[in-house]
Amino acid sequence: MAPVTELTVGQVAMRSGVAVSALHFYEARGLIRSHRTSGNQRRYGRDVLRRVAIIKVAQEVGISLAEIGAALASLPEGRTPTRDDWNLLSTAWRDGLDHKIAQLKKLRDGLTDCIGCGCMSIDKCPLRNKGDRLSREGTGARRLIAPPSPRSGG
Amino acid sequence: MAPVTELTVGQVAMRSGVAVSALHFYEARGLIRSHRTSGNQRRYGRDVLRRVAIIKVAQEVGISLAEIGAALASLPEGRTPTRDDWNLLSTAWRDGLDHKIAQLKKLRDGLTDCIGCGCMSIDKCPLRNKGDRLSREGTGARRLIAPPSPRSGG
DNA sequence: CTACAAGCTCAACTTAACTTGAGGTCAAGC
DNA sequence: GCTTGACCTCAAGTTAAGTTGAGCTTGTAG
Repeated sequence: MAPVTELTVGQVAMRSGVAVSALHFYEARGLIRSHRTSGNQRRYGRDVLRRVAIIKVAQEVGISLAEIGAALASLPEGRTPTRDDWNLLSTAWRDGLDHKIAQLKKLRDGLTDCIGCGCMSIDKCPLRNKGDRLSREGTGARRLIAPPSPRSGG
Repeated sequence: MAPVTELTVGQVAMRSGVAVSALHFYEARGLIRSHRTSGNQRRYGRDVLRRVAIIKVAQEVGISLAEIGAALASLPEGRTPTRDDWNLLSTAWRDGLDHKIAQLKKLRDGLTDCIGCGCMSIDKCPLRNKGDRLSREGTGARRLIAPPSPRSGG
């Protein structure tokens, strides 16, 4: 194996762990790029592996391809991204992650408190206040805990 | 407004903040139930609000409707769920949330370290070791930081 | 030169989670 | 008793993120 500089789509697939079809798909969406050989086959530079890795990682934390694409679009076109380039990304995403983590914690801690009470059904619950337009429906059931039902069959 | 005991689909939609079509959809998936009036219209008991609230909350943290449905299926059929019933759910989900939070933290802390280095492209990176089958591709580029490319055009 | 694995393109299918629309019924006001 | 808005069913459309398959071309090993 000569000192390879470029990778075929199959090689990228193998090394990155994503399917060839997914790579095609990412390319169509502009998340990665390639150039073509005279025979129209894709060839990738090494940084595609980095990009794909990032795509996967970001997806695992629930970032959509659209967002990932937007972020990756900030990387330089003509050269291999530098450490600083990548760090811009990671910093941006770390903020997002911090936010997500905070949300999850809030949810986790809120669940046990909230689920058993009546607050979920109304727009007062901290868990429910995320911009649901909602209601102002007038008076209605406010604390809806059903009367302690006499459970007939367990 | 008489002491309402049952809700129409429109009322549930308004109070829960989800669309009527979504309620129909949830019902088709078995996540909520209703009975029908003589005129074939849906009527909901109060606990549907609780259920819908839970569905939304769970979705926000990335639990699929299928999973939510499975969890909700553990609630009693014939009676209004008790606090204990709900607590079983919340406990189960709290475990899931704890896991998710841990994952996110790992990712967050790993991002800055990993993104700038070469490890992502290989199966050694902690971020990439999540059961990607992958590679053993033989020798290849192991630390792929491209040579400091002479950047031609900004 | 000839296989045959890898690639290529393009279209269609898949799953999740809904929304939108068509065509028809129910309920409440006047 | 008619009009209007809320409902009903069922089918098809939508977005995300890919996968699968058909039909055709490349490239490499023998």
